Amino acid sequence: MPYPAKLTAQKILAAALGLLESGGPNALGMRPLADALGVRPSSLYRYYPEREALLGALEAHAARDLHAALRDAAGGHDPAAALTAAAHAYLGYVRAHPHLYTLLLRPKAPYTAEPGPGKELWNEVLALVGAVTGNPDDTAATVALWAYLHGFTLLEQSGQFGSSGPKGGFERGLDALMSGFQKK
Amino acid sequence: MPYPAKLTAQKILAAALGLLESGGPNALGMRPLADALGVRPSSLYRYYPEREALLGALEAHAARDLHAALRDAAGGHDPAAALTAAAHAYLGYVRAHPHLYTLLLRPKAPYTAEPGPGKELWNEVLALVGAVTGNPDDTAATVALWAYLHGFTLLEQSGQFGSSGPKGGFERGLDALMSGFQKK
DNA sequence: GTCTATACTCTGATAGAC
DNA sequence: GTCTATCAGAGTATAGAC
Repeated sequence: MPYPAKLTAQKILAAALGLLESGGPNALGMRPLADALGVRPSSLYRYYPEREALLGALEAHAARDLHAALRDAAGGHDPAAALTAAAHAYLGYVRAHPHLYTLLLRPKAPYTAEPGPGKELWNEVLALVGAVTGNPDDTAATVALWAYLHGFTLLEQSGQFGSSGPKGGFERGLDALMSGFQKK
Repeated sequence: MPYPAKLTAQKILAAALGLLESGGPNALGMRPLADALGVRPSSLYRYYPEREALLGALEAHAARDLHAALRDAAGGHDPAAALTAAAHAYLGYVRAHPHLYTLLLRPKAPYTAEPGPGKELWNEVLALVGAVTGNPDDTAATVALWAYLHGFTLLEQSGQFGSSGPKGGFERGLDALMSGFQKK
């Protein structure tokens, strides 16, 4: 009978994405996921040997997605405008997909040195920053910019700014970093 | 018989801190905590009605601790040097207490607008930044600096920099932000 | 008042029947 | 390939011993 199979790695991934985006990470359990697919929880383990594997697949999806968003935003502009546009696209992506983003940047074991799904994402930002600073492999400047974007989005999404909001803080810091990069 | 009582809110808090710092947030369960205190899990609920209350108390402790570290580092310097010293102290504190810091900045329900244990911490940074920019209530600049510090420490602790390390990225971004603040 | 005993519900995960 | 059955562990609640 099982042709085609009820389950597919992609079907599971799609259902998991739906649960994650709608109900947050707490709604993404193996049991709710199985219910959403009309299947028993243990059946999922044929495709993902543990919950972590599922999260890793979602993480890879998020990396590709964010990468595409940055690339699209930056395309066709001169270096400075491209970087600024990408920075705003980064902020917009996190606002649109807060749970996916949290998953992408969740704490990992340090010093693992494995490439990880975010490697191409990093290279994209590295190229954008390099075009502005004139150094094609400007790790320090890329780290600084990325840290700023990451921190701002996380502070915003965790409600640290309160009801008063960030009050132009994003532009203020972004301008400072950009001008610091250019004067080199 | 129970004079003095076996348990105290402070004893529980101290034991929880020990579990958190040694084994990470996953080791901080009500059962392991009870075991560490030689007590049954349900006994803890006389002092903290739920696990969240315990986490909140730890969060308040972390806020006071980090606040003190920044104040000590900044004391006795001129504005620019004080802010730089505080920024390095921030980085050092997170490296020393990664789990506590994660707890302090964990995502909260947005737009709650309640003061929260980090309020005095925020005011400290606001004052340090204000002394540099000349505007005593420079929310935008404070947001930018805080976002940078938060993002850098989180990226570092989540292993995103890999084995190559940040390569001077911290100083690079900090210098850019500082000079951006001063020229105002 | 303080702590113990017990139990209920939820989770991720595994073994083996069909 | 999916099922049933089951496990160990979590947080939490309540009743009662002392």
